[in-house]
Parts: sequence; structure tokens; C-alpha cells
Amino acid sequence: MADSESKKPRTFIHEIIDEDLKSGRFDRVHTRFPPEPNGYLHIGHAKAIVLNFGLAEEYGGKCNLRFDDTNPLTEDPHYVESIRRDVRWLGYDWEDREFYASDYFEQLYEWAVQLIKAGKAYVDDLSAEEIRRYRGTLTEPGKESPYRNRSVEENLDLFERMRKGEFPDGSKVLRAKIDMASPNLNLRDPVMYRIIHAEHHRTGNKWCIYPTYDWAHGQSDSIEGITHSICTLEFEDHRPLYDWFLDALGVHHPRQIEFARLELTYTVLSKRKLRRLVEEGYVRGWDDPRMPTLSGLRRRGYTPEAIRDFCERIGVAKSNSVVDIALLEHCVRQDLNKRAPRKMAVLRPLRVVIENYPDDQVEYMDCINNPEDLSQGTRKVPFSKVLYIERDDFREDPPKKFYRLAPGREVRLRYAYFIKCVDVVKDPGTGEVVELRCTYDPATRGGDAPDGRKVKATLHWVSAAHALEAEVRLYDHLFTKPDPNEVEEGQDFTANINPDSLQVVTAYVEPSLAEAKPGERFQFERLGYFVVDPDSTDDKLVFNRTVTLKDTWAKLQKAGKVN
RNA sequence: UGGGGCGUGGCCAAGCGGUAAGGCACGGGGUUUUGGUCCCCGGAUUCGGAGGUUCGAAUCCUCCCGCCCCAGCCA
Repeated sequence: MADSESKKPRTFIHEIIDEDLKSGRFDRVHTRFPPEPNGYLHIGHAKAIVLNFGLAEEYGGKCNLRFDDTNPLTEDPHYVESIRRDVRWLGYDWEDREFYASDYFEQLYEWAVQLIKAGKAYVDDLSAEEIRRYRGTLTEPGKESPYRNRSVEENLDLFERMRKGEFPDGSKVLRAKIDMASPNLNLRDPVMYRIIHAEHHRTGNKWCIYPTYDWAHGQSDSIEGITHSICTLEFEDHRPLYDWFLDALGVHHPRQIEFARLELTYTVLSKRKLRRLVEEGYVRGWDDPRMPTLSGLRRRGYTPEAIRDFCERIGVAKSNSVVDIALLEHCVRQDLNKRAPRKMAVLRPLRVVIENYPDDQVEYMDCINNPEDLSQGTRKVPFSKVLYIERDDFREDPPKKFYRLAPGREVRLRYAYFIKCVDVVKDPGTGEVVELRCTYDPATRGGDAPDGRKVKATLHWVSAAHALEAEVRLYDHLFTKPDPNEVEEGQDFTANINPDSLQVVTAYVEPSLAEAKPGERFQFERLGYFVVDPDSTDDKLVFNRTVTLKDTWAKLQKAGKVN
């Protein structure tokens, strides 16, 4: 984390915290990251994690990890585990401060009783449907429930019996008595407790009434001594309600600050939509490398450093914004460029025979592992008479600006020799180019011509006899449109799923990769960054393409400036 | 038609009354045994719009326009 420490941007949140510290409202900074364990963390959560843990770090404070587990119907310990793993992977440590809203159920219950006694909460027998109708609309005030003015004694009795399990699900709720005419709907007697006879992943069957998020969240922050409760914009309207609860209880009152959640082009970041992608089989799971989940990005080969850097670069503000996914890609490239060892791999092989190279000779060429970091040393890569090069690196009829191999043209094979294409062998039936016949210049060993002769291109290659076969999974954006939600009438975001987001090829990779282990990242020269997938076995390597290298040639082609 | 927010180049985002940072993307050039990296250079006479205050406004005031969120016993 030290690498970007100095350039961390200050935000409006820093200004607020500075004021609070200066005014004496708080004398320390204590934040928290409060996920609900009902899904996997994604890059949007990373923004919140980096913000909250980052703030604590910058101000010498603490940041808790708290699971807001108030809904036993949707939550599962499996998610708790995945969330822990992801936060840790991102590089943050919550030490012994792992909390759960469910830790506070008893305290919350007592506080609810306190509000009932103060005449500020009541048990309501209205059905969910009735409560909705009584709430009014955006423009019309609601009306009070006929049960709103029950006596404190009756409320106490009823609430206690709710806890004991005397009533069926949905038959009663506990509501705060605030103002049914408030222009802020959150203040129209919000529900604090609902009856749910369901087993909770931590409290088991101890409870059959569960606090709503609105009732639990602010008080949980208060109990933990949080100073700054940072959340997303949609909770701005809830702040007056949280203030009301805290003031009615007379307990520690954190300051809530809202910021805009992250949105990214060419993907979706809503739990509901991500869940659909998984459940309807559009991807292979939460950790599919095409998913914007942290587990997906990890499997894709993204580094925690790159994700943190991204989160710091996008800034924190209050305006809804959609960040170009190109920035995320830039961040991984930048990180991997200086870290990933280079290798040679051919994704779409074209056979090349060096006619004047001795039949059984094999030379081991010295290759630099990382030109950006010479301390990574060198390695030997075998070279022989029959090679594979990339099909894209040969054009029988080269367009202008195509520098690579073509009939009669000379190019360099990286770290090896200059070769010249002398003949093209085609399949007599299809006309497809199946092999290139080339000659090499023995004087250019290593890649330099003693006579100063220049070539315009350097190609990567692999020795056919020595190369390893590997499965390589090439990924593209999951959606075809920058905004997946831009659809025709009657369609939904799945209509924009990119049918070519995954392409699997059988590649040939240099033999030094034989020992590569899952999670190891490499740059395949001239192609991109790749990571070994956990699907790999002892006799079969599987790679995921994290991101391509920037490719000005591809850009020219795409722009139609060349054919 | 209620309430709460937000509007600065293609995308983010600084700016807090003194005359538009930075990043990504894009375009141009240089270096280069990765068409990668790296290094230069280029772009808002203008800050949603219109008025006003001021010597001076993206920054203050007024009105208007646009976008987002809220009517779960989800979070």
C-alpha cells in the first residue's frame, strides 16, 4: 500500500473529517465496512472498502468489518466466508473487529422496549398491504394506523409476545411513531421489527422477530463507536430517520456521509443482476473471470494493488457517474507491466520451417524475463527448425503499415534470428496457408544484425518440438454496450450480453511454463497478461487472459485505417 | 404535483470570489529486439441555461432546465 500513499487524493469526506476533528466533534476516526452476507463482493464494494479502510489508515484510526445480517431469509455463512476472503485479499486487516448486527439483537430489543416506553414505538396489526396503502404517496400524506395509539402496556405485552413466537409471520410489526404526514416517506412510521420464523445463520432459532436494516444499522454503528458512517447516496433520505433513532435513544451519534456508488461501462454492478447472471447460467459462477466480482477479478488475474489503485484514481464524490472500464484495464496493465515475467506463447499457431537450419539442432536462446525489472534475470528458450508463430503475424498480401512477416520479407524472431519468408504452403483444397518456408541468417543470433540491417517487426515464436499445449481462455467485455441497461422495449440487460465474451483456444507455450502454478501471472509477449487458472492440472495448463496489451495495430484496423 | 441529491472537455475529477489541476480515453511525434513500456506535444475563451451582485464569478444571489434516489415487514 505504500506505493501510492503519497498521491492519495483528498475528497470532500476528508474535509468533513478534518472539520469534525478541528471542532472537537470527534477526537478520532473510526469507520466500518458493513456488507450484508447475501452475495459476493464486487468492484463497487472495493470502492467502499478502500475508502473506509483507507480513511482509517490515513487518520490513524480503525475500520471494522461488520456483517449487517438482519435478514435470515437471504443470508448465508458461505457469503460471510467469501467476503472475509475478498477483503483480506484486497489487503485489509480488521484485526479482532469482526462484528455482526446479529451480535446486537438483544441490545436492539431493549432499545425498542425503551422507545415503546417513551411512547415512540407501537405494535401494528395492519397487514403489509394495508401498511403500504396507509403510507400515502409521494405527493399525498399517509394516514395513521388504527393501532397507532395503543397503550404503552399493551405495546409492551404485544412486543414481548411477538418475541416469544405467539404470532405468525406478517401478522404484526413494531413501528416507530414519527409522522405519517412527513414529506420524507422514511419518517412515516417505519417498521422496526418484523416476524420471521426462520433460522438465522448465527443466532439459530433464538429469534423469530428481526430488526429491519433501518432500525439496526445506525444503532450498530453507534454501539461500535463509529465516528463516520460512510454509505451510498440512496441512504441520504434515511439519515433523518437514523438521527431520530439515535437522538430518541440518547446514544453515541456517528456522522453519516453519503457518496456515489461506482458504475462501470460494459458490466453490471447490482447484486440482483449479478445473481441472475450466475443463476441463469450466463457465466460459470460468481468467480467467473468475466464477472466484476472480486473473486472473478482475482481469477481473471487482477492484482489487489491494481484494484486499490483504480479505486483511488476514480475519486469519491456525490454525482452519479459511470467510469470507463478502460481505466480499470489501464491499472492492471500498469501494475503487471512492472511485475509480470515475460513468456512466449502462440495463441493461433502457424507452422514455420526454417529451411537452412540444421534438422536436429536445438539452441537455447537467452531471454530477458522482464525488461522493466532486470533483477528478474534471464531464461533459456529452445529454438529449432520447426516453429510456430502467430497467424496474425503473417499476411500473404500485406496492407500498408503491416510490418510483420510477408512473402519475401525479413523480420526478427525475438531473442533468436532474422528470418525471411521464401515460400508459402497452402492447403490445395481450401487455399488456407498451412506453413511458411523461411530461411534464417546465422549471423543475427540473439536478434541483432552485425551489418546494421534493420527489420520493422519482431515476432514471438515457440519451438514446435518443445512447446507445451495449453488451454487459453480469452475474455472480452461481458456486454456489448457501454450501458447494458440500454435496451429495446420489453427486453432487459441480458439482451446485451456479449456472445463472444469467452473464446477458448489451444495454444503453444514455451516449456519454461511447465512449472507454473495457479494464480501465477505472466505477460505473453505482444499479446497480453495471463494468469494460470485453478482448473489447471499436472498435465494440462489453463490460462486466463487478464487483459490484452495495448495494440496500436489492432486500433488501426478497427478504425478502418487499414485492411 | 412532495422530499432528498447532483449537473466542470468523450469518461472520471480538482476547484471553496482573482481569472479552468490531474488521470483515463483520443490525436500527433520521439525512443524501442514486445506495433508493449517510457518520453514529449495537442486540445474546455469555458464550467447545464438565463439574469443579477462584484473591479473581477465555475465559485455568491435569483429564476429556469436536465438527470438520479424515495411509496420493501430488502439492504
